Amino acid sequence: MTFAVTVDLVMLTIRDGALSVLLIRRAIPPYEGGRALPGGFVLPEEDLADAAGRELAEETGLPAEAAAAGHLEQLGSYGAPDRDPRGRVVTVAYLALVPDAPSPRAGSDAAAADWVPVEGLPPLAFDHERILADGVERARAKLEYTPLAAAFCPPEFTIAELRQVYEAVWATKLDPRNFHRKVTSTDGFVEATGRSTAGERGRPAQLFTRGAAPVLHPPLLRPDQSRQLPALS
Amino acid sequence: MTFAVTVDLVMLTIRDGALSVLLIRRAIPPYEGGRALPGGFVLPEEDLADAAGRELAEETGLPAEAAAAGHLEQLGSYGAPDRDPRGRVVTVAYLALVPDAPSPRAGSDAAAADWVPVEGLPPLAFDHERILADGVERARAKLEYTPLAAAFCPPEFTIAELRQVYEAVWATKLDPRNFHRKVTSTDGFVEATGRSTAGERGRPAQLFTRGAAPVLHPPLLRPDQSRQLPALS
DNA sequence: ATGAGTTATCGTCTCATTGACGATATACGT
DNA sequence: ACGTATATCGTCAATGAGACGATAACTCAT
Repeated sequence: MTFAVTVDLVMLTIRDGALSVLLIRRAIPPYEGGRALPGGFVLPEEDLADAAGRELAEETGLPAEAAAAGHLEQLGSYGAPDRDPRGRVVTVAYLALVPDAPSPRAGSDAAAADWVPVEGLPPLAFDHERILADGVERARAKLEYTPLAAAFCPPEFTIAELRQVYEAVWATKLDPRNFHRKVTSTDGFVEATGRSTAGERGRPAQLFTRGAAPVLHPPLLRPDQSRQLPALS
Repeated sequence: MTFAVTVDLVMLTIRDGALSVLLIRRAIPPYEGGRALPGGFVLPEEDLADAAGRELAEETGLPAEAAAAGHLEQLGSYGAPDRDPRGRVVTVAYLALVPDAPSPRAGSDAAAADWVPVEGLPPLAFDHERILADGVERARAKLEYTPLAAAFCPPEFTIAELRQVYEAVWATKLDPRNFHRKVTSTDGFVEATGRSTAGERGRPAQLFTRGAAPVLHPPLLRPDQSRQLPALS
């Protein structure tokens, strides 16, 4: 028994203060004209992570190394026998967190791609709604225990920008003062650059870069209201 | 391009106070005679999770519903082009946490299976060392944020048994008094049955069952010494 | 220039949680 | 009855989080 193997991407970014996902419009059946996650087949001599990186580079229009400036991790595999009417297809989903900078798309294929807020989504093709839901929950959980929120930010960012990432992903409000204390007092969360913003409203803010810590100790837990049940099995 | 798709199991249990994994001895090439994780091909009309559940039932010798008394979750997929010399094989790894009760195996195949402590492991076939390492780290992390430690215990257990699970998985010692306070004061972690142990050394202990909470709030964090870096991407 | 508005940053207070560890309870074996 | 072993409860100090006051350092309109 053999299977087709694809990679699908849950690409998340923050646009206009809303957590958004990149969706394409399918140009061919099945689900022609419907919305779907971007993805494609794994090449014969390609590792899964490489295939995901290649798709990410294609969608962002950036070279692979620039696309990796954000974050890319495996999310999970989906292989229900009937998930694709064309036959037995197993897809390995990857979660990508990208800064807003890359414009909606410098696409190559005919299919149009757009950033869509994850709240109030249209129906998606295949089992992509489930994959997306898993990806969003993974992102929400990861912000608690890792400094990955910075993956949504440009190379240098202010504490307020980082806070807005948390607020968008968790759909909640955080106290700017307590957030500032937490971020700056947690070792390896962010690194001060010495530079500051200028020309914006209010007092200039220090600029930071992403710190070296792979995990946060202690974690920055979501307020109870924004916490959800973890994905099933 | 088509692929063979397999599921591999990282089955963990606590034996003699040591976190242990079920390994088989391969009866056929490649890696003939070598140690490997149990696994097998996904059937033509089978979902991935069903395949994992089937393999788990086969290895434990228990019916599927009994095997699921522990915990089974998808760990990740591994698909490097050269990971299997026979050709292009993508494996979806699952992590299973099982109580010690099921004996080393009521196997059906010729291949022998044994529980082996995860410390001081023999070399494994394919990329199974990496898969196992990812599984162990997943289990360690999950004990922090979920009440899953109970999946290693029989249906009714004492706080001390639960503590020994943590101590085995994290390879650390925990203060019995603080652990008791934490477990009993965290809502939904465990439920008292009203029954107690009898006939053992020392004061009888209350028996508990697993609570309903899907996650622990706040988490039960590992002491710093036993914390590790999360798995790569 | 001056004051109002805006945002960043620092401090304070209180409460919850944790880690260290003493004290007590309730069994068993002799 | 007494020692030993384990379970369970309590106390205390340190730490971290949430609520919020106070100040600092800008921009902008007048």
